[in-house]
Amino acid sequence: MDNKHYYITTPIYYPSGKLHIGHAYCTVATDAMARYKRLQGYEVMFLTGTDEHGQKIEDKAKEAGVTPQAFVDSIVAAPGGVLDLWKLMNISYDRFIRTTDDYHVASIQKIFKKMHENGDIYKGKYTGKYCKPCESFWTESQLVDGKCPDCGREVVDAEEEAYFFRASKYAGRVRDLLLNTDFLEPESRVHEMVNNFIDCEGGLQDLCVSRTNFTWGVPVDFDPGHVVYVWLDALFNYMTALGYQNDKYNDLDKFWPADAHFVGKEIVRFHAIYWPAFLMSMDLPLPKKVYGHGWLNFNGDKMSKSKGNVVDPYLLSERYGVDALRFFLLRSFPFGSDGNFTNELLIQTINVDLANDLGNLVSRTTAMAEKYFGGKLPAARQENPELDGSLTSLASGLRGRYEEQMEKFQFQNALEEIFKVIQRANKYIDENAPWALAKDMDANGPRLAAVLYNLLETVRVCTVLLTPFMPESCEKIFAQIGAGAEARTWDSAAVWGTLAADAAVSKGENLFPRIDMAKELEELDRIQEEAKKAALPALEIEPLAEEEVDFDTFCRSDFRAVKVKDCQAVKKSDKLLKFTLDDGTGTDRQILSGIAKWYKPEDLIGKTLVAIVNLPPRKMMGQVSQGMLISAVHTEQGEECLHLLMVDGTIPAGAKLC
RNA sequence: GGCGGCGUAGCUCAGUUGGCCAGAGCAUUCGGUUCAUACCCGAAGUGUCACCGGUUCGAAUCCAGUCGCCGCUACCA
Repeated sequence: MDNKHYYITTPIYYPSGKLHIGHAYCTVATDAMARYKRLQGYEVMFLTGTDEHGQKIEDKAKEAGVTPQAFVDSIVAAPGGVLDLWKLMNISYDRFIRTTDDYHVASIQKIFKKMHENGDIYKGKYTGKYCKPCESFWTESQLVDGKCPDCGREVVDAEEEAYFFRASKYAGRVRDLLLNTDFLEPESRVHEMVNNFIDCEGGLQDLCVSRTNFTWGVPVDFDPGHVVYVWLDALFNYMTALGYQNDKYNDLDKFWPADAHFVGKEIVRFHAIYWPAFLMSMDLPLPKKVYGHGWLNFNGDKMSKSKGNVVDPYLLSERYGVDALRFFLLRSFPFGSDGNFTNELLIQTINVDLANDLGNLVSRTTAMAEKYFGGKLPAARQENPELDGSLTSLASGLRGRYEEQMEKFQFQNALEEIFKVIQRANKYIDENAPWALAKDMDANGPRLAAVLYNLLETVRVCTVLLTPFMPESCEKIFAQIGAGAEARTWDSAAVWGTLAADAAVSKGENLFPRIDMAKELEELDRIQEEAKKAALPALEIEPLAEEEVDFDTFCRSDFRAVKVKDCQAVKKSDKLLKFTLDDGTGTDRQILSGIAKWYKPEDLIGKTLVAIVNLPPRKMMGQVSQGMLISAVHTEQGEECLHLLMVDGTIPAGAKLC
């Protein structure tokens, strides 16, 4: 077994702001997996890090009035930053990569050059929308109402030189990888990827891998002005961190290809399509698995900063303990699908599983060992296969059932198996009523000793397997039941009777205090309400346009008062409303407008609005729109607000505005 | 609009390739116990397994359609 190596990674997180519970979720899962593999005897490389380049960081830094490097340093390395969070959460990463690390930057430059030399990176034109005053390129989807998202001014079609990666060349091989192997899991993601990006119209598009409109990135050393764009820089971290194209490390042979990349579902596309394509281009082995985990929602809603419902892992760790939080995250949600985080579920899980079942089991078992035998069981033990068999066989087979689930990354099922055994142990106490046996120690002493030993063994086996999830608490349990090093190993978890017969048992403090649900929920609501208020930005309006428009141009725009004859939501569109309007000509005019978020169709019928009517007709969702309705827009507390311009109903349809 | 998924007890969800009277946890009610963190153990349930057809000896499980929800993607002059 010379290849007992295991390489697992989290994504490198984007430090444009504080990390939240979603990041912690993925990282805790990766940590549990890494610890599990170490327990099994693997030499593990657990990599995490931060993806520190890009325009957003550059912008944020400018806003804060610091250099981009100082900005990311403040989020990653400063007190309360990413490194602190992982320390607090007991994340056992072996290596932490920052894409601004010198060795990584140099490696990326070499990789870029090689791909350029082998013809997979070529110079082309990047077409997009350009805002002259801002000197910024935007994609269609970045525009706000068709205008520059920064300054709100008009943008023009433009193109700039950019380097492209010839992803199209590898479309077939990537398609095969996705459809015919279990490279990407869960499987539900496979069709999304293939249908949307490979088998789509035009096939897999080449990927833009350089930009010239910002500078905070890895410079393309043979073409000044270009910086490497995001994904090529970010994805190769998984290899540069092992020493690929650099001398900083030398672990490539040992750990590449990676055993598993854990990623959030939002970046599955890049890990499942472009990452393999990059590696194919460089003729490198592919990672064995990309696993796209789900997202945590909060009370059924997506977490977002503007909603102010982002859950803070610092706060929860502090209140309930790191292990309780780690346990909760992996116990409550299936790893492959979205989960709904609620404070109630958190507290309930802690109370039921940790306090009532596990904590109480440890507590009552150690208490009885102390009370009846002074903390040391006698050598004479009287087993009773009929009474003990059910518990001991269940506990003995636990490791196998656990391993099966862990190998599939089904953490919640692995934990479920453990808790079935814990519940069986609690029942075993009732069945054997040690307190009744204790009434006649002369007659029942050996039987009582056997009952308590079986309980301690059950606790020990469970604790070994819980170690990857709750390292600190398990340490405490081991100490309480007197488990030595030999009784804490992976092998020992499958061998009944490993705990020394004369182990020194001592009841310690409560491991997981019970939480008063009603009181705590109230307190959390109060705290989260405060955080929400603090996060609300003030009222914002778009800056005024600086560019002048000449009078003639303005006059060519034909604004008219129009009356709403009918208004309906467009089927299957969450944004569009379809208006049938009287514009005074006697012929109905149909206009589609993306304002469903703000208005109910029935409330608008009969209103007099303002529209520009001489725009070229445009099709949306299969329907023709002949013009645009005029609205007033602004942003309030981070939320976009829109008001249709409504005018006096006595104004006749078709009246011209000038 | 394209592609994919889901709709099972009050709540959160399991239900592999169709087959014993459809399950778990929480919550509820009742009973037991006292070693233990007012904890543990046992019992009782409630369900047209979204709706409507079809295939089958037999379907929550397969097929067609309807409704609702969600994801990815596009659109939002």
